[in-house]
Amino acid sequence: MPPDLNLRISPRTVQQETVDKLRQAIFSGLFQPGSRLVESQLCLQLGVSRPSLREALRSLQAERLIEMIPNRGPSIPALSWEEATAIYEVRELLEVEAAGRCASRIPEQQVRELEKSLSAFEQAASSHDSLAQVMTAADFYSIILANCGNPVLEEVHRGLVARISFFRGRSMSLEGRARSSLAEMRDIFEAIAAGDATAARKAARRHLFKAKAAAKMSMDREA
Amino acid sequence: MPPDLNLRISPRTVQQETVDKLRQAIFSGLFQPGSRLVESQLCLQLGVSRPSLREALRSLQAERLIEMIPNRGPSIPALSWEEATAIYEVRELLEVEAAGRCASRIPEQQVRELEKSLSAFEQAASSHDSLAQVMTAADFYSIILANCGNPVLEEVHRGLVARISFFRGRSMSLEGRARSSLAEMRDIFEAIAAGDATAARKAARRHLFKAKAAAKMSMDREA
DNA sequence: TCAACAGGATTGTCTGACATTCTTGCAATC
DNA sequence: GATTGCAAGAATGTCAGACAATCCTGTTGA
Repeated sequence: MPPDLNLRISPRTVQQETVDKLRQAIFSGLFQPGSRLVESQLCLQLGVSRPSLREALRSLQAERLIEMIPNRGPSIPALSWEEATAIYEVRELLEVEAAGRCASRIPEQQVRELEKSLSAFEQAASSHDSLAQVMTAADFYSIILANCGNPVLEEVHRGLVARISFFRGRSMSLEGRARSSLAEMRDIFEAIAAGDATAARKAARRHLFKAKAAAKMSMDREA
Repeated sequence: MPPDLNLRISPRTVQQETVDKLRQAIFSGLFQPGSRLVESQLCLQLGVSRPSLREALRSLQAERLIEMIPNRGPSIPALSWEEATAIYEVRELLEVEAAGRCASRIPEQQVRELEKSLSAFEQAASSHDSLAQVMTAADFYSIILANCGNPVLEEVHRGLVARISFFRGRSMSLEGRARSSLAEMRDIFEAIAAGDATAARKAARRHLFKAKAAAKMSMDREA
């Protein structure tokens, strides 16, 4: 028997469901940044008791998806551009490394998966559904991260991306951003498929640089 | 008035105290890796109610300092060497970057603080108090991370270091490790004080490489 | 020897309660 | 008119107690 085969079935608990539902709600932009979350309302909407809800909120707080100020309760953090920049910088560090590692170790079968997700993004890019664009782009990246050979790298990256999910929809809806994004992602894919780690790193860096610029542009326009 | 001056006083809540106490207990090695934490016992020991304790546990779970399996409750994760390696790798990525940035932007006053903490480590290294060694070494690094100009980098790094705190005491108590650690840290300090980012990165990389090797050695000996 | 089972221990979850703190609107004062 | 002070209402922080579902363990029976 494989030694570390984890067959434990995990019954889904109320708290897990609650965390997932809330996380999804945050990603989809249901709550405005800066808005406060009232516990009693959330209890009613989610159909859970206050202790269960509060446990879920603590989890999200530790993930930095919500803020909790004593005696003021939970709220959606309004990310400043400085904070977003800090996140983009660390994300670049991780993503570039992941792309490089991925290029030299990804199995053939996963390359095909990556190609499939690139096609999915291509299709989304030609539509005007910016939510679908964000989702498929996220899929593309999660395949790269899943094949970088370091689960911690993947996990930290996921946490960071979650925190800037608000920006991604914005910048993707900029005129022409989806198309140029597609070109950049195709470069990354080509490099990984060719097993060229150096090129993959370079392409990932360029992509992130442009994504950051697009995010800044969309933010400035907003303000 | 400075725009982002955060004057809000934060009353310490029971949940914060609980998280801090538990975190400290984990760091100091009070709980054996793999051991289970029984809620009712912790409630008695900490003097808090079960809902408050469970909120605190959820926070620690999200930080990966404890594991929670449904219907089995919380436990201290027993880190495998593979997981530890993954953490060390990401830590290297972050730490090297931080050292480089720090070298080119740290203010003079903080250089003196860094020097002070290096002296503190020197003193601890000449003793045989491995806990003091770990603490002072952590201080040294936290000054570097605090001056790298990226709070997210600092925050992610802190989370990772916390997860391998168990190893640090071990490896530091290896014969001669503290002394060679001191030499490596002095190299980092010299490079930062001289404002040489390239040298700082190289020194940080070398230090982490050796720390990882020491951790592996101490683990192998244990097993 | 091994499988089934019963009992206790532990967790997951809820209800209800109350003190403390924050918010907000209104009145009073300068 | 602007500011201060205050009081009511809302929301949070925290606790106690309860009960069902699940896990663990030792015993019984084949």
